[in-house]
Amino acid sequence: MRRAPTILHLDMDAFFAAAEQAAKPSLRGKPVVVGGIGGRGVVSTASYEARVFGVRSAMPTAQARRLCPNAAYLTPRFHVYRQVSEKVMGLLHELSPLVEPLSLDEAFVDLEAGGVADDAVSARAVGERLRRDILAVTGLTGSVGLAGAKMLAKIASEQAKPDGLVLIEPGTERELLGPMTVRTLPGVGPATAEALRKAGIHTVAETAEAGEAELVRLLGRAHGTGLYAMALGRDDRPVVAERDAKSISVEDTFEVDLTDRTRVRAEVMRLADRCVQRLRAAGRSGRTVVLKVRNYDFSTLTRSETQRGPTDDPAVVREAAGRLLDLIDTTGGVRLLGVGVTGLADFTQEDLFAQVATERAAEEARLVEEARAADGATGDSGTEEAEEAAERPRKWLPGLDVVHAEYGPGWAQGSGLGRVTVRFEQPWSAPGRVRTFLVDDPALTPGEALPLVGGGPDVLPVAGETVADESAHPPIAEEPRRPMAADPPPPTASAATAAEPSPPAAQSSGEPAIRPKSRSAAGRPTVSSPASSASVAEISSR
DNA sequence: TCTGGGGTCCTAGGACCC
DNA sequence: TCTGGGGTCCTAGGACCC
Repeated sequence: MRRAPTILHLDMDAFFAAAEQAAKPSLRGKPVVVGGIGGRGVVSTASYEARVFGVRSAMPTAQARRLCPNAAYLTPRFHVYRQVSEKVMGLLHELSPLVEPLSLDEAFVDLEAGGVADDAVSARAVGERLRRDILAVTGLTGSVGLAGAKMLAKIASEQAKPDGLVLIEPGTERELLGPMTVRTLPGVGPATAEALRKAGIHTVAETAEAGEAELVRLLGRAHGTGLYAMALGRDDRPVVAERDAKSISVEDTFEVDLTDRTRVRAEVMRLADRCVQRLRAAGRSGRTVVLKVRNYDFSTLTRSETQRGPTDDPAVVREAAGRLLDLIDTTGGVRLLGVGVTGLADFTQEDLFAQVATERAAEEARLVEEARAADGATGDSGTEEAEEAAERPRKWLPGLDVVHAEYGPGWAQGSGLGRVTVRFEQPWSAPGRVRTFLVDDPALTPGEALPLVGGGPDVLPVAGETVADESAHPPIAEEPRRPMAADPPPPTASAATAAEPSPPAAQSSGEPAIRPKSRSAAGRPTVSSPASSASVAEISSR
């Protein structure tokens, strides 16, 4: 606990939604919801206009649509948010070498370590200047909390929202925190709050009064002592820059529960490959492979297997995931599958079974491919994604950038019934018009995200592809009055069941050779689209 | 139309070792 | 030969965060 409020917490306001509003002039001042747009999606971020209707993060998107049917429902564009985030983090690094990012839109900064502030007056000045700089550089607003401890700085930024700054003067924290609900304290979620409520503890002051022993009894050693310290406003955790990831995982929720065991296996193999791609892109390898299965009833289980040494070999991860799947009964239907790797190391192992495993993986892939062909090849589980992508009809997910050969850059507002509506506007333009095209109109291609600020009419976006015969594909309609009906539901899994290939356990002996591995990223992981159906953006035309 | 995806940290039991 | 205690690793699950 410092005697000067030199720990800064920055939290961007409704970050994803605000970035979309900055990119799409027609959405400014309107309710915008960013998140999963499929049947099982949840809200990532709602704009403040949407929050008025009760829309919140983590809420099922279906529920949000009922509360706020006129909002724009957009799929996230993480590459855009990452670019903006890098600019913001750059500004923070100008203040101090000690910057601790918590997510794309949040970070702690140790102002004292940066030598930019050592009292309340200078800290406030730094915070206000930062907010101005962020707005100038990104076009977005962020809220700043300043205090003598991390926890308090975070609470302060929360109080400052939106577009504000709150400084907690050291010495005043207990008085300030006392009347607040325990949920204010970081680390107190629904379960902890309920346990405390049963003990008659509702506020921070009551938490402090309960005493450490009682809190430990209620919540366990670590949580109890931690919560007691927080309730007293004690928090000496340092700002820590650059923490190495401890696990890497990928998961997919399916639009329809998977029942066909062969399909389940094929999806696990895809996930294993995606996981390894991420692992390799990060220059890491890991020892423990984790398989995650969420059942039709939302019950979730994990199975893990630790290898003798760290690996980043796709065949090893595939085989481990396959063995773990063998341990699990999936007959009731599977809602989600995930594959992860933990026990990360900067070293990778030239392990002796890798070659054997590679051969076996090829065989497995062949079997899976066969099964999929027999299954009717529903389309999204392919290993030959590049080939399929070319043939697959385009899915114009709402919110994504497009370019039309004649009308220029815009974004997909929604699609269905073979049509896609596009709004033609740019971050610096006036709100644009909507036009409707056939989904396979060759004049329409995926576009690149435009910069939110610093761009302008003179900065011409690159379409990335040339389009033949511009005039041959006029829009088939303009400004439709009503959104179109939703896509048909995705095909259900086939009932066909193939005999399960059961790979022999790969076990052998021998000392693994260890070689150091470069941490430099080997390029971005390939983006593979999860099985989600396009749906209509319910945006009232204006 | 009920519940994403990517993480972190903690707990607890059993195996195993000294 | 009737019963210890501590430490570490592995596994599974759960709470929490954004």
